[in-house]
Amino acid sequence: MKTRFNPHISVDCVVFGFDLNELKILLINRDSVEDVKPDKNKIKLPGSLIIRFEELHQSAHRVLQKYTGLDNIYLKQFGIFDSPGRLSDEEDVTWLKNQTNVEIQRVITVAYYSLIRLDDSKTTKLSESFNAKWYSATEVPDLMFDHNKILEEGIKTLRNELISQPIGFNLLPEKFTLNQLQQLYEVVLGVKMDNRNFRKRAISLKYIEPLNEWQKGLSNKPAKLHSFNRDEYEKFINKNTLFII
Amino acid sequence: MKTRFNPHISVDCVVFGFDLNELKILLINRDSVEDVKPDKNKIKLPGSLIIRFEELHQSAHRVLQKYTGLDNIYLKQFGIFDSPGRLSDEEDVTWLKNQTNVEIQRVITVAYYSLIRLDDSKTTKLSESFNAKWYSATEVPDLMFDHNKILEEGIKTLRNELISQPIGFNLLPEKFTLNQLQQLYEVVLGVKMDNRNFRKRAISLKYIEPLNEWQKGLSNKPAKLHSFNRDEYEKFINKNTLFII
DNA sequence: ATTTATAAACGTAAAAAATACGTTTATCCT
DNA sequence: AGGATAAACGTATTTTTTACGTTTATAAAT
Repeated sequence: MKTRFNPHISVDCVVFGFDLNELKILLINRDSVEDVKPDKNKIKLPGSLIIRFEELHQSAHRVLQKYTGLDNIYLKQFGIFDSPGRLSDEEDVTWLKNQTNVEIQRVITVAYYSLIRLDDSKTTKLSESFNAKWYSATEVPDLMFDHNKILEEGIKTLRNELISQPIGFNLLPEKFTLNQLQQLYEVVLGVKMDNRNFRKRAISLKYIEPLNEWQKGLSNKPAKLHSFNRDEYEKFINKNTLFII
Repeated sequence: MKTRFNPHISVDCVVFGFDLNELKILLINRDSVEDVKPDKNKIKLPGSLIIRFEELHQSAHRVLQKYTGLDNIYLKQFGIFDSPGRLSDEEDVTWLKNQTNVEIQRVITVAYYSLIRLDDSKTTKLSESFNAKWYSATEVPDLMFDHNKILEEGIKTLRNELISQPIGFNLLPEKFTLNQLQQLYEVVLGVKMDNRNFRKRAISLKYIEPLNEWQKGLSNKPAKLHSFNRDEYEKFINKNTLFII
């Protein structure tokens, strides 16, 4: 049984979306299979076995393209899940075999997280034929395989990297307000921050660039828009090595 | 040709040693093979194909045990090297086949770095039958496969984690002096630091615990010994979330 | 017993960054 | 004109970081 898949290695993606209010996670409803008992979890992370000779990051991009229709989105490898018993559920393995037409023994999965700014257009573009849906990050159901564990690690990684790397901008519109930026930090980290001090810090950072543009069409004072300047960030990070012994 | 090895996945270890003066790296001289041309690199990172149903971290520990005789040393996964062409050198692949008795197609390797405090006893315990030797981190020869790249990534990772996590203590004796600690940072990061300010910062950290013991047998003023207190570190890190937008 | 070599230990003033905290301002809608 | 809504702003205090030279403890040599 020889297919285009490499039956030993897969990728799974923890896809984060942010709609300026809430952190969301993309999950796939498993295509219904005859022998699925009604009480079984049928929901999983987007993922795939890798294709022979495909690089892992290509596999991950392929998966994202398949479910979201999106190219060029932020993707970062964050872990490997390799427990020999991770595909213990026989029925799930059967499902996987049927899906891929490959004899499954041990599968090691490489986990990626990805970041998507959700505006209305993207929220609706999800591939419905694959039952891809956004879930609130705070209300995640039981998932197949070890996907709850992968998701949990993904969230930990997101939080760690959000406070040490300029990745948050991938979850915001290109032009964002300082309060939107603060909201992102508060939602993802689950904390409250002092608005005046947050603004002060943000304004002091050259790589958060104020534009001569303001929000429009609101029924209240419109906020100034800002954008992330990567060149300035590079300068900044080369001068500042933060440091804990 | 069925062996105990899983021929699709390997581990490679970047093993760092610190002797209070210099950062060292453990490399293996490839066992001489008949058909190796004299100008060929025969040096590589310690590594191995994984054994069927072995967890990856077990594989890495097995490799370290094999070459250093050491158990219980700090090991951390830091990357995956998956380029389909990474085993391009035919001769090297032949060598690998001979070593493992496994037909080699595409091999993905999972990279670990590990930290070893070098005192005289450990420096001499290296498994000589496998030609394991310590090299200065600043004078690394050309290595097989993509091992120079893996090593380079390993050093980057070490530097990043040294300034954000309490891993340096794995490279120092259990009881160390503040100047030894400073030396570690200076050597690994390649920078000079102000001694008075370094001491002040170190002394202010509760998790760097001063002992009532001093160095002995020196011909100069003996330094106070300190040890790392993990419990205090956990308290510290739970209170202090350092933060860059 | 004194000197010498070596590395450890120490303190302070100035600058920069972080924190705590309430009021005013711009826009749209009625 | 008034009301609702969210944006924008400043200052005093505390904490942290930085820059910078001298004294002290030990063993070895004389």
